[in-house]
Amino acid sequence: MEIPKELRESGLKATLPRLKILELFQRAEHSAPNGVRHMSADDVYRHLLKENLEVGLATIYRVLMQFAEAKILLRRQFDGDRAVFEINASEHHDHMVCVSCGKVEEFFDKAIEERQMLLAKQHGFSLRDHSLSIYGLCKGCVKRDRATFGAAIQSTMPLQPALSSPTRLVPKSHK
Amino acid sequence: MEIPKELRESGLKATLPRLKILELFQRAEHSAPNGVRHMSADDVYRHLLKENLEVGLATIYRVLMQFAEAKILLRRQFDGDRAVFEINASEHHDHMVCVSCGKVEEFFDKAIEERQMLLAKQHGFSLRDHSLSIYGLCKGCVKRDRATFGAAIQSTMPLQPALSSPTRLVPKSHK
DNA sequence: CTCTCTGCAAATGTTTTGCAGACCA
DNA sequence: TGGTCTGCAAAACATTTGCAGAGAG
Repeated sequence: MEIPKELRESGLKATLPRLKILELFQRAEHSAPNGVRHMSADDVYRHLLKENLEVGLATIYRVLMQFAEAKILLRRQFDGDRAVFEINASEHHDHMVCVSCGKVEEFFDKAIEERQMLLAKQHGFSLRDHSLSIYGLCKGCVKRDRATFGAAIQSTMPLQPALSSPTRLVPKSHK
Repeated sequence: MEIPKELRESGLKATLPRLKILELFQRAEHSAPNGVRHMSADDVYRHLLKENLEVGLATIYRVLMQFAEAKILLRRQFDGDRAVFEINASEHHDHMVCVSCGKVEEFFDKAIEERQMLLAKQHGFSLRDHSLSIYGLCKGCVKRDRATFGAAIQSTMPLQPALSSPTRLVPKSHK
């Protein structure tokens, strides 16, 4: 018993890159409190680098794709951001993404799930998947924003923010 | 009264590209039964070409971005697909996307909306936006698939589809 | 020993940007 | 006329692919 069953069952050969990438996501699942469960190809690349393992980005993309096909990982894409992956271990859930710090929280709501199935049926859709993401400021960022800009908002800021400062729904990147 | 109020109110100058792009989306809103409300930058480019107006793609991207900032258009991004825009005229709604033909249907569900607000509050999130997309086969594609592959599925296809044929959640592109 | 992987570099597709000239108010 | 736009070409990204050599079983 050396080779993880995820790999054995997928028919993929147990190579160093694949073992390390799988391990990385599994470690994230257990140790991380939150947010680190979700990693982009580049995140994976840099994590492995930190552990002195240089794997080509192309390989990482290929492995992530294969893992997603084998249902070992789940691929997510928050709004305009690049794809992130998370290990397919916990129950199905949706996401709440902080537009300021990029933190990702997970949630599950039975009522919403049921409504979705009902709605799909009503529209004659054969439901395959769905993705629900809620964007906003997380607890910490709300607090920080109020502390920093609280007074300013009341006094100097226009009600309708200027058109000139483009506001992304999701920050460009959280490296 | 020549210049559309959307442009006047946004502070953007009334230039030919902007007028035509706005008109294009407004026309799509009224005439189209469904699906054509949503257009990518490239869709817009080709539509204008068909009307003998060649606008640089860069300009189209810029205009779409400005319109989205001005809330004239809404920017959507279905899974791994490129961004599409729709006019911000109707009520808030979510989307049901056919993974086979790319058709987009809209829906609104009060119960889901309310659950989302509640969930955001419970997590301490200051809700800014959300996006819910349901992916599946639309009525027409379900029918077509059954007609074409119905028998084959029962007899020759493995229960667990082969790993070698990558299945995209959303078709790469619907040009 | 064979078929599967990997790394590299180059290609891809979408979106963004710098800049010089054209255009609206 | 002045600041705002546009078009072009080039850059920027994230992602994918072709190919030759390395590695797993």
